Amino acid sequence: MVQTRSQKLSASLEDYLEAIFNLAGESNVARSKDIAKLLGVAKPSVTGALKLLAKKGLVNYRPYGYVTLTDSGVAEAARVARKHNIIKSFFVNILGVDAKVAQEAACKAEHALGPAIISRLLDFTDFITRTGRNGYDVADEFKQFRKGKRQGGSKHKSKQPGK
Amino acid sequence: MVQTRSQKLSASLEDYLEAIFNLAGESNVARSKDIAKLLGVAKPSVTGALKLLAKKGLVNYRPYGYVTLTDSGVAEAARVARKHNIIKSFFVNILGVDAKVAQEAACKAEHALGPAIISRLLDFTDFITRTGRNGYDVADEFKQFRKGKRQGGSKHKSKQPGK
DNA sequence: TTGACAAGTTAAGCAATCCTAACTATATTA
DNA sequence: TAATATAGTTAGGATTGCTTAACTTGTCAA
Repeated sequence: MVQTRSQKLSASLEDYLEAIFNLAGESNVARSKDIAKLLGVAKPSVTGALKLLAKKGLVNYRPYGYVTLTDSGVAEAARVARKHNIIKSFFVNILGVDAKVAQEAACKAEHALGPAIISRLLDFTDFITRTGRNGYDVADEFKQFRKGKRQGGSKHKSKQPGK
Repeated sequence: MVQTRSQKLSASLEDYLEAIFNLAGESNVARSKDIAKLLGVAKPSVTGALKLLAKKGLVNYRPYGYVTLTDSGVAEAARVARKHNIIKSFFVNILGVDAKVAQEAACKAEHALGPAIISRLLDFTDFITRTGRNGYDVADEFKQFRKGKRQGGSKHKSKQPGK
């Protein structure tokens, strides 16, 4: 009896689902070994998680077989991955955070931020990106602001060294 | 033997520490009952957490006594609270999120975001706030952008109804 | 075809965090 | 000052998520 949307997933199970989603790619199948490696856990942890996800109707699991996502598993994973990308994009494109740092932070933050925040974060990044193409690039101005700040300057608007 | 900075605190222990910090306020003391209420846990959970925090040298704990933070407890709690406020401020002042939603999201996100992100988030909120006072208010423009979007408009810059 | 190696599973257990029920200490008030 | 209500603790247990060690399965090359 494959129940199709039992409850909210735990952060951990969301991570497994997202990992399968990302590993599967075109081939549509993921291997236990790779999931373990990607998430930095031991193999038996993956087996356990797969059984839970299967019970929730999110993955097709057969012992010793390949792992694939069900339709609702894909939907759920895509939802998580979308959150991840929105957060990461904000970190990288607006805040100017290093891609690797942004990636890791997004992995954690994606479990903490609800729809209200995510929706606004997406719109905001979008908004800043658009206006950037129309002349006033907030992200770039912010970068200059940071740079000035690092050099002990306090004025930001002026380009000559402080004072 | 009060070890003064044993390790990274778990998200849960950070929550307890922050709760004590917020409850203590001027009086400097917090009561177990209030911690439990604030965090939505049962009283024995608080007792357990206090023992752990005491072992780490972060709170002064005596059975049936009042709870106070040690110096390093205050420092650590302030660090967590600062994160919280930076995140919340960004949500409220830049993204325009409802204060209550922002409060709850910040509670979760504060455990997920490291120093690199936090530092930039603080600077960014600061930057936007400053430039807002100098004429171009990004936060306000974004609010208009959202409003326009909600009404199905696609242009944002123009104030007349779409098309 | 078989045997060896890699992949996956099972079993057992540990740590963190929470809970309820029952008990003890403190403080208030009559 | 003694009874009682409130606060706090202890004991015991559930859940989640992870681990290692040992076992099973499957595949590929000799």
